[in-house]
Amino acid sequence: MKNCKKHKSKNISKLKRNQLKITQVRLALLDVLEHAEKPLSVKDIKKTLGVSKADTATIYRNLEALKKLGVVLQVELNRGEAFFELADREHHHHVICEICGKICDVPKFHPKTLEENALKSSGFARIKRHSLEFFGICKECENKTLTKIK
Amino acid sequence: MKNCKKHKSKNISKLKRNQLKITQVRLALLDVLEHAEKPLSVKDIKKTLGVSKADTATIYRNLEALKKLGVVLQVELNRGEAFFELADREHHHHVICEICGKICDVPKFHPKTLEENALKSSGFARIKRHSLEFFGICKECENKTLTKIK
DNA sequence: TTATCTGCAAAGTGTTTGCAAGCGG
DNA sequence: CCGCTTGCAAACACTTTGCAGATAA
Repeated sequence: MKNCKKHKSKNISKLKRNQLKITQVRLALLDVLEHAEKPLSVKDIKKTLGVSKADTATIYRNLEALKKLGVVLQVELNRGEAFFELADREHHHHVICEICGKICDVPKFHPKTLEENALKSSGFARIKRHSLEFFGICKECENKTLTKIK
Repeated sequence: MKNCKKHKSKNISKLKRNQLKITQVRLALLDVLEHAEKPLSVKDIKKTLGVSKADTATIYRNLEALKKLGVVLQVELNRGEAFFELADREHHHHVICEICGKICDVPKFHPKTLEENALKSSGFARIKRHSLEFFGICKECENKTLTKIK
């Protein structure tokens, strides 16, 4: 419910623009992600798809494609499997229960006391730790990329 | 080189205190981690162990044990495998190159401009994104734990 | 000695890939 | 109709587990 129809059609246009076909599976996938309240694992997605079920391999392939288009984000939640959510949402973070795996959004990042903020917005009993990782391109790779003939 | 002998003996005492035996593998493992400049994967560890090589299963079992003691931290770096580092270091974060996987520490967390700080301290060409996840116990699980007979 | 630890092999889980048939544009 | 997509099965990579022999205390 977090994403309105506008986002949906925007994402579909993006597919078209990149010569990706509008298939049943892709529509269903976008639909599932659009109605998700939290990042979904591939298992979650399959469960939600239910009747209109798609093959695991197909789901992975499509998630990969959508990632490349910037439609989907992959979130690492420390539990051995990948989680996915739509990219067209305000940048936010998550709180994960170490026991049951419950996931809550932390809608807005308030830089003062990181964990305190997460605690309040999630309503968790306590926050034990957080992990903050940055991803980018190091100088060596940047240079290699620049000198590469394209 | 980041950890002095004091830390080493402290960690060994912790093993003893928890009735874990001081074995060849455990000493070697601590040694490897103590000399690491960045979080290590199990592959890294095996490579570094070299001659005094230990079985993969043993390494995993020991890392798990050391995690439970709070001697080792597991870091999720978005690359499908787990990375480990000693816990007795100042809390810090990492920057990972999306192309070559190079890992740099971000020694101190400066809350103002997250990525800017990471950029400076790592010397990367650019930071494209970061992920911040919180881990804790949700209220439901906290309650279940409290009511559990111990 | 004895409970813990280790190595080996086998199984588990999540993810990726090759290929022929199916479908969108 | 052509080429991208899909489903299926097999392959992969990382991690976990069972068990018998080895080892620390």
